Amino acid sequence: MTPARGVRERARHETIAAIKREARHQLALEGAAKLSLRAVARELGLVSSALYRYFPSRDELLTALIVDAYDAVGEVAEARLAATEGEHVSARWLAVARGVRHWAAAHPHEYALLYGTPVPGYRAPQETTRAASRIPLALLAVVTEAHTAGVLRLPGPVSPAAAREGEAVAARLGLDLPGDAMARAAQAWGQLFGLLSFELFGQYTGSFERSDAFFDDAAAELGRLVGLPAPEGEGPR
Amino acid sequence: MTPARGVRERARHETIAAIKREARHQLALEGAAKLSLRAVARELGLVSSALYRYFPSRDELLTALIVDAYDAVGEVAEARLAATEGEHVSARWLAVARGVRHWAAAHPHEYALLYGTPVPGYRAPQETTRAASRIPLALLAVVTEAHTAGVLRLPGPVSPAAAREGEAVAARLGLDLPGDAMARAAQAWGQLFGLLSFELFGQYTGSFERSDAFFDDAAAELGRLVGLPAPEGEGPR
DNA sequence: GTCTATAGCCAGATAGAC
DNA sequence: GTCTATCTGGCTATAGAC
Repeated sequence: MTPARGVRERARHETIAAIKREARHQLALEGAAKLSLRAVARELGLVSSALYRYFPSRDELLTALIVDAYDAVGEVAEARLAATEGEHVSARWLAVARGVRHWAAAHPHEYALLYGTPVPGYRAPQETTRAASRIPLALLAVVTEAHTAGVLRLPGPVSPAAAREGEAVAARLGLDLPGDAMARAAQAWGQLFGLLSFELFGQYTGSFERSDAFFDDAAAELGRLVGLPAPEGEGPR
Repeated sequence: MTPARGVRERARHETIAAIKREARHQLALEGAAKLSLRAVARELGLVSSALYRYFPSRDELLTALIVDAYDAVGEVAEARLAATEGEHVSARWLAVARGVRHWAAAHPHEYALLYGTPVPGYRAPQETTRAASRIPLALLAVVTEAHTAGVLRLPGPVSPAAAREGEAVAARLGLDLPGDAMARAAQAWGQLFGLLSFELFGQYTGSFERSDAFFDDAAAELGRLVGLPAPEGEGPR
């Protein structure tokens, strides 16, 4: 790679970064459904056709934003995991949950892009799934750790049909996790994001909005739902 | 009301119904953010300005769709309550949850309008809250019934801060429900819709999508989270 | 890599005829 | 209550000059 090439490559990546930055801004203003290359170009002082050198279509730009956002929140989750290595599994679970909520609160429009209404007419390409799976894999890492340590205890039986489906999913993911635990973990994953969506999308407006206590309490209880032991200092119940 | 007036009023209501029907169709095609009076008019064989006799703006049409959808799913929930009067509280809880899921699966775009990403630039007027509260009130009716019968037993303690917030909310709603139970019920409400959103918005694609067993199992466990007794036939645990 | 120009669309909202 | 006409703006995408 010649120096000249390196410079050009760098300039190109900086332009791409600027486009995505402005596109994220547009996301907040108009929403993903109305994301327009023209508006982005206008704000950047460019003409719309110039952007086609960087993104061949609006949908490709959207895909880049989605992958970036999944990676950003996934990195937060993984960082929380790394920062709590060796701690009690329940503490790790809560740390991941809080990390996701913290990111979501700071980036509500990107959260909506990932977990809100799908953009009509847009089909997420296969390449988004790797980034999307980082959060569930982080949560499953905690559950698997508890299972491997022999301390995973589901608070109640899972229906046989759901456990069977969980078994298939765990096998496909290559996880050493019983089907019932896998099913409960998937439920807890969806339920966790239900709390976030309600908070961010306004369903809790006027009642439990923006309450750390409310969320932490729910997230901790979800940890118990998936079979994690009670945190240290709390007796069994 | 003269007969002539009655006829005109009826024609007006039929036109309004046709507009809303077509608008719901547009919702499915383009999404709420792009709902356009022009497209609705075009499909109805009208010119766009004609619609302004019925809805003064795009947002008013959106509000009507939102209220209608909240009422539709609220009616389903209340019908499930009415149909299970006298049955075990856990069965009633599950019946309401299943009813909501059934409606959501049949009307995914209206579900998205209510529980998905808020429409950018649209502010829901106060009048939507009455209809929006029908679902949580139906769920709370089950929990309150159990509490009144003296059979409500939370599976674990709620954090004091969350319980305090729950107490305030219960007081505001005029419900005879302890703060900790109110908090758990609100959590379960959000968690229930988290399962639905994940299912409808595609997060479960490839794993637990469209699984009755998975949802029923989760919904039943949520009933236990809010303190409902185990269904008849199952022993205590 | 950015520009102008263009084709072919779309929208919300209002004025005024009938 | 519906129409035509209009204003004012928006969009994706491409062709071809520089």
